[in-house]
Amino acid sequence: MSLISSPDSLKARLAPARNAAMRKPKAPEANRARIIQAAIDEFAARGFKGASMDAIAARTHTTRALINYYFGSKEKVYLAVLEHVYAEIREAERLLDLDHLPPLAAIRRIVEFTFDYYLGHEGFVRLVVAENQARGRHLKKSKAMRTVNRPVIETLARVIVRGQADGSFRRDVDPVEIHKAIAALGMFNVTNQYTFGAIFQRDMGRRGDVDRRRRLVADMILSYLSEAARCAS
Amino acid sequence: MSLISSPDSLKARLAPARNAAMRKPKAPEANRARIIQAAIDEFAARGFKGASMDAIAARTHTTRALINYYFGSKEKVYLAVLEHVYAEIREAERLLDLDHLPPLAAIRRIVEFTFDYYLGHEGFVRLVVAENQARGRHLKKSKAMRTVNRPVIETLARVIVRGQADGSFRRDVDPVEIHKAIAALGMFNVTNQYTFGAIFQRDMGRRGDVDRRRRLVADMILSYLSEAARCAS
DNA sequence: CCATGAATTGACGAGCCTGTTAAATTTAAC
DNA sequence: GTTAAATTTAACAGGCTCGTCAATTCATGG
Repeated sequence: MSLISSPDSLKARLAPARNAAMRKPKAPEANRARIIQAAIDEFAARGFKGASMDAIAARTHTTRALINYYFGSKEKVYLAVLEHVYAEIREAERLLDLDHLPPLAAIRRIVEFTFDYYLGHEGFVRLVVAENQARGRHLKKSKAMRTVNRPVIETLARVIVRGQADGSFRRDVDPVEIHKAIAALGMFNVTNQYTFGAIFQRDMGRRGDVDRRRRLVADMILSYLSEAARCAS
Repeated sequence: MSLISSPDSLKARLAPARNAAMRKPKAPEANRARIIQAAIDEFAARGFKGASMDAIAARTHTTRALINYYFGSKEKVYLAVLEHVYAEIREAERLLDLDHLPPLAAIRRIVEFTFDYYLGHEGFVRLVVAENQARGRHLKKSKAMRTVNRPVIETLARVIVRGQADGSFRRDVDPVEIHKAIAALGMFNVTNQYTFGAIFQRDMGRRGDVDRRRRLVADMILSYLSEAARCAS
């Protein structure tokens, strides 16, 4: 209470974090990680409103109250999940190492990586879709988002500039628009597989079809980028 | 009661529909239509689980009980909505009249129509997305869906064959895959505008950008279709 | 003018879900 | 040991949603 309580402020100054850090209680971090993982599955499967805190708790053998103790509310959990999955894909993209590839090969690699990442991380895709259905209401609250996805565009832009310099690519290309096209063609495969499958009787998950489609998407992006440049050479 | 009650059966034979039609009780048909419209908005805005029957009722100045009297359950309403919006886009596509256009122009017209339809019918797009998030659970129950969307592919296939015949288009093109690409590029613009806008600071609804993007999408599809055919000519 | 049956309403019960709170249990530090 | 903080549990309260059902309007045919 006293503002000049010396022992209190002394301890605080000498070891402000030590007290909290050295107390290794039970399993705070491990639990936290498991909760995030369970929440990814639950939110991806049922969307924000459809997801149940009790269901998340059940997947981790804990209780709803504990999750609230850690995160504060359902919405906070959801935000943590969003930041987690975006950080994951950013990290995966960082490892691509494209600068030593010729422009055409580099673009093909980006496209195929994106295509496969979406295919292998349906949870991530479903979260993005759910967030868009909510009109980005939650995402807006996270400042981390903006910086996280910057590098993707910069990498892509570097490749395009190289391609324009050596005559492989056309002029007047906006990297953001190309990224948008790559994401669109890759995501649609995952996001719309159910209605598409039901309407056109195609199981979009069949192995051979996936390979063909991956190639088609890359070809399409490249044929646009190369247009006018190709015939002139 | 009596199975041979002559007045009853006579009436029924002479004017079986008239009785029901002339009975203008309160507002059965008009109400039904308004309920569907309100349900489209509500389901599109909040998804299946998020939508509230009371909210739909409020939009039509009726009650939840009445909606159940008409449709039976929330799921039945949702199904009626799905069939309604799919029938609408099918009808709009039917009016395109492409067979008199040269192949290149016809494709461009298809792409731009689709692009604009999605843009102008965000409700439809959001319903498709919601249904996919539900893994097509409801759509599977509707047999009408399969036949409704057949014509789109057939029209597209005819244009492609014409283009191949006159040397404008490449060989080995699968119409379903092309339709998928067109839908993907057009839909992404609507479906992912919120996350994309939040991450890359682009308002995807701005007028000039929309025009540019519409052209880009058409160019991209056409550059793929024309590849190898173009330089050879 | 009345009886009939469709259209419409208000109220009810059951279920699920969330966030909180107070009590119980662990754990590290002293 | 004792103690106090950190964790965990169990139970509660409030809200929202859905489908149903009996009761009430109302146009129409007799």
